[in-house]
Amino acid sequence: MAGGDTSPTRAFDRTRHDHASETAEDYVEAIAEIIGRDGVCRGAALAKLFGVSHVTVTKTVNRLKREGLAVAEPYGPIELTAQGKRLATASRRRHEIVFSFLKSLGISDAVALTDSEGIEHHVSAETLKAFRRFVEREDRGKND
Amino acid sequence: MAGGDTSPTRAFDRTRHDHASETAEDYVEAIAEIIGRDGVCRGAALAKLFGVSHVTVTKTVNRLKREGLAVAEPYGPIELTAQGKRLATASRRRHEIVFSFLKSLGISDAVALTDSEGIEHHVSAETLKAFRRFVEREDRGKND
DNA sequence: ACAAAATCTTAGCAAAGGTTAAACTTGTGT
DNA sequence: ACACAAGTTTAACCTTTGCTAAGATTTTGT
Ligand SMILES: [Mn+2]
Ligand SMILES: [Mn+2]
Ligand SMILES: [Mn+2]
Ligand SMILES: [Mn+2]
Repeated sequence: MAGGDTSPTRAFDRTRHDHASETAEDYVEAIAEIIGRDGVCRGAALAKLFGVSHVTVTKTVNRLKREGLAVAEPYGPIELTAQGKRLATASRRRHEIVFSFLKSLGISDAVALTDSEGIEHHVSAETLKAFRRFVEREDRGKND
Repeated sequence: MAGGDTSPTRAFDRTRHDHASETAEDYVEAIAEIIGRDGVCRGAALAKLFGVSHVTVTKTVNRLKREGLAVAEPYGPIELTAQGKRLATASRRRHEIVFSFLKSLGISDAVALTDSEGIEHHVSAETLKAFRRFVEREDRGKND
């Protein structure tokens, strides 16, 4: 086996795994958000949001289609499959918890926005639960 | 410009930037650690630690050399430049703070090890400071 | 000394995620 | 109708990070 259960090797493996899912998570989250806001999601809106070229978006969306997360007809708007919607919802929830957690710690809005965008993908279920409970406790404490 | 100061676009940009530095940070941290433990650092030790092939290590170390972080003669052990040592020290400190922070939150050793390996690269100076202060306060609280 | 083991390099391949340039489709306005 | 603008696709290329297979070097053991 490649290292024991709690070995550093396993940690690097998990981080690589997280990065492999990261783009898909950010894209489905963004697609759901744009559809909610604008009614439809065009590739150009994703390119603007992520700050990449529209060609990069086309290729990444093709990968999402291949993986069964998105559907789109040629030159048509991008939609999510049931699986894509589930991933989008889970990703958005996790992202919101990480953001709220950083805010509860006293981090500024701008930095919490930035840091949570990267951190969200590396937070395990155990850590997410701890974050959520911390936010809840802080919120309760602020009730006068 | 590509989005205002606190726009989501800027957050995605920062995350991509973090990922570009990530491998270098993990490698110099590992090289310093292995030298401290074994006296010298061979590529094979890095391959074992990261759980990748020795060929991947050779190529990544070549990039570190190109970037002025590491030096090594052909078939020789890997060493760090002054710049590499500085990056290693800064990375280790940041990593330790993130790990301790997760531990202070009540996360188990195994999960704190895993999650901190990915999270460390996305923690800004402001967030790192908040993490450090949280750990210090918790430590003080535990003194009976 | 020298065979075996360990380590390292090189060559060649793939996937992900970036780019620009050029062509194609679609919708809008007059 | 039809030109123009917006949006999309395709082609061709790059870097990083991974792999296997094959060969080169260095260290170790007898
Ligand atoms: Mn993200
Ligand atoms: Mn990451
Ligand atoms: Mn590290
Ligand atoms: Mn790391």
